[in-house]
Amino acid sequence: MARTYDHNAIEAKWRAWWDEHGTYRTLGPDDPGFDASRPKFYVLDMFPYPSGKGLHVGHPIGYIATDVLARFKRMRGFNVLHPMGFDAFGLPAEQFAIEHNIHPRITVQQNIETMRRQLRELGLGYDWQREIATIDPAYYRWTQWIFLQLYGSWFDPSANAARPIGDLIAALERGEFAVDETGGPVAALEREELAVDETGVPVAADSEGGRPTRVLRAWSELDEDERRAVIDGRRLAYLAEVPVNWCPGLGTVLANEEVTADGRSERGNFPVYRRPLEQWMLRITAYADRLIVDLDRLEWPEAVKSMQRNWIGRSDGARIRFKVEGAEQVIEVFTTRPDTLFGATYMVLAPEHTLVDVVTGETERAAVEAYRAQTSHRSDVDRQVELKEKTGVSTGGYAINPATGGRIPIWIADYVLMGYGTGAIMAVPAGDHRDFEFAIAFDLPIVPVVMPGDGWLREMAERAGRRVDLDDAGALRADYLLHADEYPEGFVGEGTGVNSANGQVSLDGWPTSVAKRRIVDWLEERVIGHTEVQYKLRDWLFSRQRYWGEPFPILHGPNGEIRPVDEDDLPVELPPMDDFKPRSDDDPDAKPRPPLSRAPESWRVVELDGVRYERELNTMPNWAGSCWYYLRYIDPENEGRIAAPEHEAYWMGDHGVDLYVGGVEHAVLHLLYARFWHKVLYDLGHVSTVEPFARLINQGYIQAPAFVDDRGVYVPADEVKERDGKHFFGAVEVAVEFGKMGKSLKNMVTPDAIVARSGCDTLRLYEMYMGPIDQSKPWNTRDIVGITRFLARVWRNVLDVESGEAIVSDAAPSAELERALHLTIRRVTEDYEQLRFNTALAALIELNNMLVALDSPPRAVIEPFVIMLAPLAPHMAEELWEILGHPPSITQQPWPEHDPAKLVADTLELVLQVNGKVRGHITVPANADRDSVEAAALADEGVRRHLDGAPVGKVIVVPGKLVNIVANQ
RNA sequence: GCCGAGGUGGCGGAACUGGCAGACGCGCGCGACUCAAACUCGCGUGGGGUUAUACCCGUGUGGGUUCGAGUCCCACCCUCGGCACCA
Repeated sequence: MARTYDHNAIEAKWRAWWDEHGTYRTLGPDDPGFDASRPKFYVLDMFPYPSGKGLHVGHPIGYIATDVLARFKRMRGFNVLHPMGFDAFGLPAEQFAIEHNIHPRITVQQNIETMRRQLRELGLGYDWQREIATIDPAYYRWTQWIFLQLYGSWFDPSANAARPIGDLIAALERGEFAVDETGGPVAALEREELAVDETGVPVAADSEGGRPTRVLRAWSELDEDERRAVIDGRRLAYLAEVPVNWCPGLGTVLANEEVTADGRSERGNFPVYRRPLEQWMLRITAYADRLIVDLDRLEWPEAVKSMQRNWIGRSDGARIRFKVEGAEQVIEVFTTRPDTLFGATYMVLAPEHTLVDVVTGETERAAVEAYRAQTSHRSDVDRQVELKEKTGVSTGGYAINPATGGRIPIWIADYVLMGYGTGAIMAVPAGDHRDFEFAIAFDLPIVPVVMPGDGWLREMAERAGRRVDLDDAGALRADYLLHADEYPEGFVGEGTGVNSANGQVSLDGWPTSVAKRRIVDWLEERVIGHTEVQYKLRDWLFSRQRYWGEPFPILHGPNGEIRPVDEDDLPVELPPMDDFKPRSDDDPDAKPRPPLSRAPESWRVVELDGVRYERELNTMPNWAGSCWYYLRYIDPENEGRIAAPEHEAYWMGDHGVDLYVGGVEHAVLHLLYARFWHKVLYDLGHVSTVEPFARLINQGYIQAPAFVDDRGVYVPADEVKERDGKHFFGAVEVAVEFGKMGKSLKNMVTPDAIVARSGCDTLRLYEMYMGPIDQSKPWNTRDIVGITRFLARVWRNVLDVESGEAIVSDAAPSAELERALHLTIRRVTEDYEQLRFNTALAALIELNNMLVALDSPPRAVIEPFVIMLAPLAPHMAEELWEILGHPPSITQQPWPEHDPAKLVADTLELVLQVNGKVRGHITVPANADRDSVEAAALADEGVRRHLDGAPVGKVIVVPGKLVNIVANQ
């Protein structure tokens, strides 16, 4: 019976078989049949959000890669956890529902079903019994539970970790330790009383010498509301009125991470406005340091690590206090270059700074008010356009430079941002480009205080005819230091201090690193400054005025008190509502109106202990569910906790998920948030690893040609015809561009179409063959035929298409073929291990090409070949395995091992070089010694011709590789 | 401007710790099969040069180290991605 390679029938057959036999079921530690002796491998895909109608061929490239690896690892004897689920809450899913005017509950279900079907048709071997969806109440019950953990904890800086909030309360009540102005507890203080300042922040009692005075009150003097304010101000989840990103177009506020650089929403591209609103915040800033430091232990792409470092934005510097002339107040600044303090010739306050009114003089008041009004109405976009031109006005006030004692003018300018540092700077025009531009624009003095490096300084000093010498401490002596006029534009980098001495401290001649230490020591002695670390990272804005998200497990009492929902009452289910749409608005001053405010009163109002509570009406952002989903796969049906500890410990092991594959677009969103939550859970003892994802790979984008007409509008790529090298859409000639495949460029190719025509194994192989997994590469449907031909040759190598019978022989393979097999096993194994699927497949193609020449390929080669092909082409491999006479399934077959003894050949071909250029080849016995190899090389005709009688100098013999003869000229 | 990744045939891409540049695939050329085409199979395919050898050039550019450089070092150019008045 004729038996051609019918991919559709074969793929359908094996998918059904796998389903029926539970081939991809993953057993956990307490399942019967679980083999605890095997090592674990947890390989995870970033789960998709079911927002659209389906996938294009760019989406599954990461899924295929992890699937190949999962199959490979399974055959290598690992217990493999390779799950899939759906990130179904949040803006993407909700926007899709709004656009189609169907309830998200319905569209999400439809989209999940479509995607599940598409994923199945790609032959992806997930354990669907572990599938999760973030919208499932049994799932988001635990999302809410984690929120309660955050609410119920505070960050203890002395432990550098989160602890239950009860610990803090107890300690405060016992008076065991105080809390400083940043919220951190300080060691028990004997003399100083525990007290709280006017903003409710507990502080240590004032010390002598210049620290700003505070109103101090003891903990015991506080009433209940005040105490609650203090405690709530320390929680990892807290309510605060802060300037937020309000997006009326989406009807919600957004996290910083969700706003683009030009001040628009990442979703939908609506304008975003800054305005103060009371919102739930998560104290991710407490973890800024650990989030940076622990990056070093992760095997992640450098790009992602540097994006996270950049986003967290650690700066080491100093805080310095400047006295304001004629006023009580001081201006505090943060600087990374305290060593340039002597060059601070003016100060700048952000226009919103609270001290602007204090320092502004009567004559300047009108101008200052006008400037403040002007900047407050300017959007971020406008400010960016004017980036290059510095603007600002003088306040008329003066401050005292603590190092020089000089009077320096105070200005306001919008190049100083209220949101970073203290909202005020000391301006050193000679040491900072921005200050320099500002000083030039407003004719402010420029005093150079740093010169480029020792070497430069010596050179200039010598040219000026001055003596150059080092003193005992290695500092250049002051008597030959250069004058400002020799380097009038200043110097921004690190170098050597100049013009920086006041009789008490001198930075002159010191390199920047030392100068920083010296000046900070001096400042600290006088209590006018100290070292400080600043971060760009802000706390995470966690409320959304949207319907389609997890409700907060929070109740608000009649007097504004907050009451967390009892753990046993979770989940707080999202109430069914037909009118789920957000109230969007064009008016930036419109009020947010959360859809849950229209929920029935029976949901909104809860009576407990005779008190009437209102539920929190905001919902969580879409990142909430994805912050911990990798933990739920481990034990998805556990009703008592997020995962049983023994399951969690087994699958997370000592470093977490072994491999995580997904798009680079989550570099500072999901990946940062998930690390933060994980660390909180770690601190509280709920997980056993410090980091969630040990290794990360970002799959590259698939690019495809896109076509634009002369109006600049993209036309559907699949309707464009090519004639004579030109492209036409109908009768219109269109231009070709190359870009990321997707809806916006109208250049999508769907996997369904490729699967129907060529088969899913072919698609899998092609996507893996295109190039390295982490590289973006162009899609080219035309190239698929190469894979089709390969699989057809494999098929014909195993069986006779006419009879349908296997044609393999039981004879031993030739020595050459056997050697090729073992080389291939080694290459393929290493390549799979390193996720180099393109070169693994190239090796398989090479071996197969050798087999094509044989009438009846040996079983001893074919069988390991089919096993090695199985991770890439599981359906065909199953079919061939059956034809070869084995019962299914090939997925459980042990992986072949290469035999190093079989790799050794009897003879070796060596390259002959003369002066490094290839001039011939010789074949020598593998065990030939150096002398005989050298003699054979010198006897070679090509070598002799090129030596041309010249005397032989050195002869380099690289064993097994080459002989290079160096001729003396 | 700063940070990160990367520049190799007509195209996608190979090349272990420095050791025959271009594996494998597409495309292309020639041939076989065919009435013909497609499929399939065989041979060839970096550029120059030669009937064919020989030989010369060649991994973004310019230097350097080395017996030998795509690979290491220095300087620069370009592309892609991220950040961007962060003090």
